[in-house]
Amino acid sequence: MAKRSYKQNCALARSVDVVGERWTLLLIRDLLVAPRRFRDLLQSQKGIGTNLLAARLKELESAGLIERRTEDGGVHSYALTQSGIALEPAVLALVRWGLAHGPKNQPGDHHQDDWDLVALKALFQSQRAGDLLLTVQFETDGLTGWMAIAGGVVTIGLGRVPDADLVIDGTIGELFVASENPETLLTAGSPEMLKRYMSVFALRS
Amino acid sequence: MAKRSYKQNCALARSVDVVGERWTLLLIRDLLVAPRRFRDLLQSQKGIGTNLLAARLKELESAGLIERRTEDGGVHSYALTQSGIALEPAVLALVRWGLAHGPKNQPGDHHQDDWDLVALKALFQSQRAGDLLLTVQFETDGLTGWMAIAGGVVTIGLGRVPDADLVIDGTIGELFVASENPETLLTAGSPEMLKRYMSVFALRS
DNA sequence: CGGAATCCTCTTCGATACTG
DNA sequence: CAGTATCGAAGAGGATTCCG
Repeated sequence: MAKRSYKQNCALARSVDVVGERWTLLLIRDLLVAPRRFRDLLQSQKGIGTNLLAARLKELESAGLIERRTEDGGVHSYALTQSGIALEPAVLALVRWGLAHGPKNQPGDHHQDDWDLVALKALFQSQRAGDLLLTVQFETDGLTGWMAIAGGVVTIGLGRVPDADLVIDGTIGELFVASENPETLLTAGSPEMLKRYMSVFALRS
Repeated sequence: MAKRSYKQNCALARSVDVVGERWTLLLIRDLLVAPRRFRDLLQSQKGIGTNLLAARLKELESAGLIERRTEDGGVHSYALTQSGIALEPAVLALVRWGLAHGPKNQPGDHHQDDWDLVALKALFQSQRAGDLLLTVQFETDGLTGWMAIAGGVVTIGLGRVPDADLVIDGTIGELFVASENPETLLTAGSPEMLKRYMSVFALRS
């Protein structure tokens, strides 16, 4: 069965032919943070069903956006290829649109802290960072992840970095939205550095 | 019936809840060039079916991305709101991805020249334009449209502009891709100005 | 245990016919 | 011209089962 296509000779239509199906961009978002295993994705995308997840992963693999790796012990993990990573600007643009113009969050919605890592990256302003050079570690039940800023570029990931300049005992939401005194969340690093760090993002008013 | 949602508390998911359904982004693309009538969209999006087009337009209207205007004579037209226009960066990012990483164009695909206007805008490089100030008119069977560059910003539209600096008797594809001697397509304007114009875009190699 | 295949129900899509 | 109504086909969603 040939894949469904809009059959329009247009770059947008060809993009949407690949990433426009249900769940696809959300899978890309998860993989932009780190490689994932089948069960990670299944848990993140509540409601997808194993058959549909398997189908999407196969489509993305044959389209060359992800590759399936076999790790020690025979478990598989899925990681973005260069072509998949190249979707990041489009994903971040959609994140920014969602923050500024999208619908409001509904109370019962599922939430995963690592999604905020992507949202924060979308709000990063290179010109505000200047030559800022620092790494930040986030630590809570829902998230063990980091963000590094260097050369006007931001990088994110899961896990721990060795010598973080800031260690934050809280989520990104707690830090940027809910906290009046963000320095109280600091486990390591100075409040001044935290202030400088927070100044490089364009948070909505 | 409530609209289907991923129910994820994530800006990307909320964006995709609004614009992730089939045909939606392609409609936005068409409306980024100019307001359109029902029949225009129906013709552009081959295969959509009138019921689905009507449903999508209603969804987009109630999400606040487009508005339905009643023009003189009682005909309706659909135009993007500010919230809809704000999707342009995301659309252009997807266009760039499609050009660089998307699947190849298939021979039988439908093509519409005004789509190229959007693609060209996606390839515009503000820093290459500098203080360039000019308007370009495209004229062929399939397209009567224009592009203006001013202050490092590019604007596009359908129809005619009064005093174009360049008038090109051909499509964007003919000009940028298929022509060895692009100046032969000039109806008005100097070959030097055409060369300068073409230099502000990042065409793929 | 990780993931693929099966089955069944429900929703959405796509094409055509029809109506104000 | 701008939609609505209808209906068969395709896709999505959920549970369960199979397989290495």
